[in-house]
Order: sequence, then structure tokens, then C-alpha cells
Amino acid sequence: MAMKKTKSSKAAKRARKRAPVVHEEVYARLRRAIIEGQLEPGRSLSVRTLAAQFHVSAMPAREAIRRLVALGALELTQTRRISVARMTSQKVAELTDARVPLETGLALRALKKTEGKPKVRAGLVSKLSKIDDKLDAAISCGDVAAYSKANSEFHFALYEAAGAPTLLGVVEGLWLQVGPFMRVVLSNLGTADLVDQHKEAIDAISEGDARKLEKAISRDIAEGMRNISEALRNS
Amino acid sequence: MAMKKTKSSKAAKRARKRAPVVHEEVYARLRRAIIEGQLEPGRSLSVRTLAAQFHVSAMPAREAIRRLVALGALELTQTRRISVARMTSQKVAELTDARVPLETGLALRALKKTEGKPKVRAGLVSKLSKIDDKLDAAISCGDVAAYSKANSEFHFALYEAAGAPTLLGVVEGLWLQVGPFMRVVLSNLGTADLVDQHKEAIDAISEGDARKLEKAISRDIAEGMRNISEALRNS
DNA sequence: GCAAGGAGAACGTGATCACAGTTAGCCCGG
DNA sequence: CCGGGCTAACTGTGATCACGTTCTCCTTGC
Repeated sequence: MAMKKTKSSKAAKRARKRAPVVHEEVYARLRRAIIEGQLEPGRSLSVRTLAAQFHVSAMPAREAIRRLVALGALELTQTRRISVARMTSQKVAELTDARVPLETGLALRALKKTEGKPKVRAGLVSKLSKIDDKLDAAISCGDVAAYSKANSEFHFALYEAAGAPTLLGVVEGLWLQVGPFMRVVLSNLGTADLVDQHKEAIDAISEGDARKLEKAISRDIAEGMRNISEALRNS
Repeated sequence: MAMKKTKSSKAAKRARKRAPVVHEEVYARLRRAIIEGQLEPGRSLSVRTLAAQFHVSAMPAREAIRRLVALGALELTQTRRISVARMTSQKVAELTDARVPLETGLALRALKKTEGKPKVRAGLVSKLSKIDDKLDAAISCGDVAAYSKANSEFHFALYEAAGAPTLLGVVEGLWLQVGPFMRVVLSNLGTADLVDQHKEAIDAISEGDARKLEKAISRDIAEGMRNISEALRNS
């Protein structure tokens, strides 16, 4: 019983089993929840509460929170307490200015990657269409949560196709800051008057039309951010 | 002796003294060191070593490192060890694509903020000129470290004038990733054939010429990133 | 002489405790 | 019935230890 089977030596070097790293998973789950808008802005978090919810000890929860604070998704209040970051109209403007060039750039890279590879391009179009179907379904159902999830899935499926992990990381940071508001705005507006802006983007990819894609993405972003801005004014 | 004077009640509410928060200071110092290029890429760090260097315990060092890993300035190796992030030509390209629109945007915001306020504009120009003098001095001395520091000071003095904290945060994240390479490149090239690209930017601000400013900043960034790219090819 | 291997130091991570400050609930006086 | 103050629970932070892994250096066997 002294040695289980965890011994290293040379066996482990070949096995190369991934260490679980608890705090990574906590981070991943929490990040996903924030990007998909499952946590409303201003909601307070605590290390111990989060730890209990995820059935882990305090340490991994702390580290996940620290990372998200660093990325601007969570904030520390004046009294050093943790909460989901609040939005201001100023912040909306700044985030829009960042998102438009970065995300259109990512989309264009993705498009360029499929140039001269009709099969790859078709695969991307098919993948995006499939997500877009879920998105349409969510709209007609009025399911805000599903819409929010499908929307982020759509964008990141496109962006990941760009094969630009660094840029993707930056953009993820931006989504972490807008995510909580997407959901609030959607909850207020409902999905009723949501137009699906993604069809044009899919068409553009399928046609290989860079300008059209750029326009579609910028419009989608501008539209979404405008909604947030208006919702802020009304609150 | 039972109560020092740290008691809270209502006195503290008024006093509102800043808690020191050790890990914040560790983070700030480490971040500065990275942005100014004092840590070469690939250099290994460890929680306990960093803690010893800063004369703090392991906890604050851990949290500072965690934040910088989240921002992409530090990396975790496959064997879960910490090191300053390495650069790849792919990463250079992505970071350039992100820096150009974001930093020109920040510069233009700063310029716009001084519109119709000649005194504010003159103050900004004066501040930047002063930093630029240090930069020139560093070039003629061949002092790479001083150049690196003055360069980051120049850019962030300009960007801070934009009054856009969110965008500034994103850009800081980008600098955290390029910082280590600036220094390496400079060490290889020396300051001999460095042209001071900032004069044109200062002129543009002084003249209120947005297009010129945009051009000057993009050129400065493109030039710097091209140097990194070439240095990478040669290594 | 030199490569393989083993002992020990150092590493990241998770757990737990202490502490000072904050929050919130409850009681009691009016 | 209402409001203010005290207390008890909760909070982030820093410290410290344990554990399994990885690295480093030195020995040892060939």
C-alpha cells in the first residue's frame, strides 16, 4: 500500500498522462459561464462559495477568480470583495472599438485560410450553419440562454478557424467583459426582435467575399453593442 | 494593548486607508519589469524564488504569477513550470495585427481629447517631448535598458491621455507579450541604427493632424515588430 | 571515459489555518 | 412599529505544510 501506482520513473515519461489541475477546470467552467452570460453583472462571488459550488477546496477557486479578475471579467469592489464586472457606457464604447477590428480581422483570417480549399471552406460553412440553426431555434423558442450560448459558439467557431491563438485569446478577454451584458440585454429585449445577422456572414464565407464578411461581422458587433448601450441608458 | 488602533467601527469608514495588499505590489513590479523588457524570453521563474527576491511569502508571488499567466506574459511549460513567454513569428504577426488598430485608436482618442484645448494639448506635447529627450539620450548612450523604459513610457503616456482605461488594459496585455522581445532585439541590434519614430507623432499631435498621428504610430509599431520578426528569423 | 541511473533538491499545486476587515442579522430601546 | 447599534458569521489575504512530479547533479557500473 505504500506505493499505489503513481510512481514516475520512465513509465510516466511515456504515459504522459495529463494532470487534472483542478483550478484549470474551475477556470474553464467559470469562464464559459461568464462568456455565455450566465452570471449577471454585479453578482457577488466569494472564494469559499465558488469552491463549495464546484466541490473543490478554496485554493483552486481563488486561482480561477484571480485569473478572471486579471482579464477584467470580475472586479474587486472598494472593500475588496469580488463581483461580476459592471458595464458603463464608456466601457461599451471602448470594447466596441476593440472588438470591431480584432474580430473582423479574425474572421478575415479564417476566410483566407480556406482560400483554394473548397472542402475546408464547405466544412466551415456547414459547421457555422449548424450552429446558426440552433441559434434560430433559440430565437423562435424565446430561449435567451440557448441563444446566448449559440451566439458565442458561432463566433468562436469562426474565430478558431483563423488559427490565430494569440488574437483569439485577446478576443476571449473582450467577450469575458461583454458576456454578462449580452444576457441582461437579451433578457430585457427578449428574442422577439432579434435579427439573425449571421446568415450574411455565412454567405460571405461561402462566396469567399471578404468585404461582405467584414461588413457582416462589424454590423453584428455594432448591433449587439448598441443594444447594450441602449439598455444601459434605460437602467 | 488589546486594541492597537486598527479597529474599524466608523473611524475606519472615514479614514479609508488603502490596504497594502502585498500581491498587488508584486504584480505591479513584475509587470513593469516585463513590459520594460528586463526579463528575457524563456527565462524560468518559480514561485519560491520570486517570493524570496521580493521578500514576501509564496502566496503573493503565486497570485502575481497567476495573473501574468492569464495575460499571456508568462507561460506554463508542458511539465508545468513557469517561464517568460517565448515568441514565434506567428505570434509576432498576430500581435502586430492587434497592436496597430488598438494603439492607433488610443492615440487618436488622446488627440481628440485635446481638441479645442490648446493648453492641454501643449501639456501633452511637452510631456511627450520630455520623455522623447530621455529616449534620444538613451540612443546616443547606447543604453538599451533606458531606451526600452523610455519607449514604453512614451507610448503609455500618450495612451493614458486617451482616458480609455479598458482599451488601455487590453493594450497593456499586448505589451506584456512583446516586452521581453523588445529588449532582446535591442540588445542584438544595439541602439545605433534606431531611428526615433516618435518625433513625427509629437509633431502630429502638436498640429492636430490625426492622419499623420495614425501613420506615425502604425509605422512605429510596424517597425518595432518587423525588427522582432527579423531577429526571430536569425535565431 | 562516459552514458545510464539514482538520490536529493526544487517545483507547482492543493489543503488548511489565522487574522483583520466587512457585512448582515438580530435585539433592544424608543 | 420603527430605527440604531452590537455581535456573529463571512470575506479576501497571507502563511505554512504535504504531496507527487520534475529537474539536477553526482555517483556508479561498464
